[in-house]
Amino acid sequence: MARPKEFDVDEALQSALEVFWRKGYAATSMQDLVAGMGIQKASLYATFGDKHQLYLTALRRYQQQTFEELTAHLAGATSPLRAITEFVDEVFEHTAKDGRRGCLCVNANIELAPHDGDVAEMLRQHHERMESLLAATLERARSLGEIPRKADPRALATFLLGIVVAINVLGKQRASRQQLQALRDQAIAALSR
Amino acid sequence: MARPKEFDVDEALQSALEVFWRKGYAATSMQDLVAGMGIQKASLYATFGDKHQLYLTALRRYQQQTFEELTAHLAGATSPLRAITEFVDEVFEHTAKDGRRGCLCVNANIELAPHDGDVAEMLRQHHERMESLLAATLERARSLGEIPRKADPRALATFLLGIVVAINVLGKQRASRQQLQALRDQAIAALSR
DNA sequence: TCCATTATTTACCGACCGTTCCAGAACTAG
DNA sequence: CTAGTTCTGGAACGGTCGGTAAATAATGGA
Repeated sequence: MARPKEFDVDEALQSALEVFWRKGYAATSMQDLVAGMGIQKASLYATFGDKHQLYLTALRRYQQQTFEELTAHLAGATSPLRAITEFVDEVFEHTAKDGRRGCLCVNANIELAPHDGDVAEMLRQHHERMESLLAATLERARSLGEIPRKADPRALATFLLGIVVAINVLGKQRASRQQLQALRDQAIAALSR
Repeated sequence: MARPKEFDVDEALQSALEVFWRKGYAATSMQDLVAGMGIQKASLYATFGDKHQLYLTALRRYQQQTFEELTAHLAGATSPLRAITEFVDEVFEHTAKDGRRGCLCVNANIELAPHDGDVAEMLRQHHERMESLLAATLERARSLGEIPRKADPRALATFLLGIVVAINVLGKQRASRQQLQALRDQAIAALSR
């Protein structure tokens, strides 16, 4: 019915996501995006709307990806506790190796949430979903006797995510491995009491 | 020997600090600064150099202030443990009340540290000093028998600062009081383990 | 084949960016 | 008072910002 796009919309969006991830929102110019996405400016505007809309779309994509990843890892795990430990460890190892990019949600949280209601709302919802997933998994761990009966799954989930956030922040100043490990260790330790 | 400045340099710097704190680095224009500081552009450049230098100066000031505050609170406290608990509680309460501004260091960490060596270095040093101060206070608490003998002051200090960071980040998305409290509670709980 | 539709290209827009310059005002030392 | 110095106010700089308009190219359906 008409001329088809010459670029892959999904690929372009992924590229935009990575540019925003690396440089932040305000510091990313449309030129940066155009260069990173490998398309023309007008195509960008026609396909994704303006800078802000594109950012929201990219952020949404990131949230879907991370939520699906975590779900895949936790849902149906034989040992919920081990799955959670592995999750924390993976964040730790990944950040210790190179944490400069951090987590796009944490970045958005700092840079945009206070002044951008759309972003703030998206971040709150995503955080809620991640926390609920962790809490449900901890609940499972508790019923299997992997963590103490008196443990509070919800509070523990909040705490674990908090540690993950802290690791992501400190990774950005290239904190020492010991520092990151101290955070990881406290997270793990909290699971057994 | 010549015409004196018509504005208070310290006041102007404090105003600049608050503008950067509220809006971030990239999203703050020189016009924003000029308006917030109540001085002319040329005066700004003559006194503080360019935008980046001004930011570094403001950040340095913030770090000095926060370090001095914490020192005043912890040094010579009769009960080191209670002083530390109060510190965490104050961060918690302050953030729960209105956490939109967050902590300038955390903000700088996310927005600038990965791409700005000067900022990254300042942040690492400041973090080190804060952590050492906490560790020394925890050491004192341990020798007073306020925390278990087997506690590791350094790791605990890293952990406490990590929780403070997490509280500051989550505060920016207007997280619920319960969520912030879960973080606070885990921090306090870790002290008696 | 030709039309309707959509994508791409190119050029351009006014606004604002960080920064500099300069004329003149305000001060002090002599 | 004068000379010398520094600060102030404001205009102006070139460059880049986010965003758009118009012309051209490519497609599928009739």
